[in-house]
Amino acid sequence: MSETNAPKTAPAPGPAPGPAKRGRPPKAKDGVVGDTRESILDAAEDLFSKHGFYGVTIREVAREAGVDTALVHYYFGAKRGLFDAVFLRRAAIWNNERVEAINRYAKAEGANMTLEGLFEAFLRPPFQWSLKGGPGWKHYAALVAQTNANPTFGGETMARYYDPAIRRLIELIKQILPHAQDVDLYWAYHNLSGALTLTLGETGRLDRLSNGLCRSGDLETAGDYMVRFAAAGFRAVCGEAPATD
Amino acid sequence: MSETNAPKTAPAPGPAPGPAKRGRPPKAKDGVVGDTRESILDAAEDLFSKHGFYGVTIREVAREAGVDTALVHYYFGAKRGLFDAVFLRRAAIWNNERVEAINRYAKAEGANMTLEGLFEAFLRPPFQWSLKGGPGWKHYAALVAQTNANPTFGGETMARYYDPAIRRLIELIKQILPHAQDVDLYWAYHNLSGALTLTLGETGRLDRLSNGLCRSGDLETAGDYMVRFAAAGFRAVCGEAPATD
DNA sequence: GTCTATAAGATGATAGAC
DNA sequence: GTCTATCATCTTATAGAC
Repeated sequence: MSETNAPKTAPAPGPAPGPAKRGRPPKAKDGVVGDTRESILDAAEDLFSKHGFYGVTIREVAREAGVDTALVHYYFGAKRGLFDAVFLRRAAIWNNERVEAINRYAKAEGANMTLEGLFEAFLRPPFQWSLKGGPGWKHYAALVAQTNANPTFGGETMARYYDPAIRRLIELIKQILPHAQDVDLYWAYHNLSGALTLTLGETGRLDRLSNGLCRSGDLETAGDYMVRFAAAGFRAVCGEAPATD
Repeated sequence: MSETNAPKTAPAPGPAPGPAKRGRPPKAKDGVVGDTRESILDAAEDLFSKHGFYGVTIREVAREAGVDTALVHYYFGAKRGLFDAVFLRRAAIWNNERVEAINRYAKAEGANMTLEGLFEAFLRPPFQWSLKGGPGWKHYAALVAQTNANPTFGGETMARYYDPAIRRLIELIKQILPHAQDVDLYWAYHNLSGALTLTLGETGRLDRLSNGLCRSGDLETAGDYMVRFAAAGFRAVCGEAPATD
């Protein structure tokens, strides 16, 4: 699929049309159309994804957004409120789309579902958003990746918004692998989750390790490999009786 | 292996005997024997692994180490110097052990090497250190995990110290999968690396997702699953001609 | 909604006594 | 090696004018 533009299972995601906003859109810095509020979120999203919560100051956010620091507090209260707002802004659409994609796939294929097809449906939306949703989505993907890897931060938030989609995925995997045990499925998913997280971060380490042979930003290819790798991994781990316990 | 105490391929790692220190060991806070320098590193390692570089202040490090803030600067200069010192302290032993483990395995098995055996040798040392090397090693494992997931931090350092071991691993995989192409191997490793990183972080997300069925801290089990998952994944991805390019 | 001004405190780092 | 004292700066956050 690396060379094709249209995803097979997920509808081509692009920049969201956005929910109909009420009232007049206030002017932004460069004459760019957009809420002040949104431009603050954009700036914060960018910076948080690169330096983490503590590595970003309100002043930096305000400067990058082209607004006054007081405005950041006006809209979001304390710094943590800003972070949460950034995190939540795209969480619903991100996960709704994944759930819809796998449900659509399950409905279309029924008993003919394959792990490859299911993972394709589940993984492609975030990759497509990161690739074609504009810089904000790429920053957001990196932020999710970093938050997922962090022990203290966003634990509850991640679970609240992201776990339901994962639970639905595991339900559908059970239909494909009826004899799989829950422990095996969760541990297998854990392996997939790590791969997904590292990929969305686009840290560039793979580029260096492979001497440029692979590019972290090539999410199409990353997705192709991940689908096949994970499908085989799930089969190996959930196939027969577990080795432990 | 979850129930056995002795690792199969790696020598049982425990708290390092430590290189012979010259001079008298200065007293520490609670009468505990240990360098002031080391106790600063221990405190910093703990805090950095939980809150990241910017989330930790020199004052907090000094307080947890039971020393004065000025001493932190005396030993490590700027804050970044402290972070690097923490990171480097265990990097060599960590990677040397992995390389020795896979080399030993290759020498013992020769043409009979399996992916499972090789990954077992490669993955078990860090898991064993994290489990039985004392709290410092657990903190360090989490720090490595977090650093690996971070785009801006420790990129060069990670590559400098950790890539050689990975390159050696890939060399040996090539002996098992002679027809595998480099691109495939690197992307496959990327999937394994993500799983490893997420596991070492012990974020607790899996616990919540699985309603307590799986525990993040159960690195024995995590390793068992990872070995099988990754071996199958590599075979699937490196088996025949790649689907892309 | 947006700005100025500023409070109130924390931060990294250093100089210098002992 | 270890401590006290301190600097210069940056931090989040708010009050209040417009």
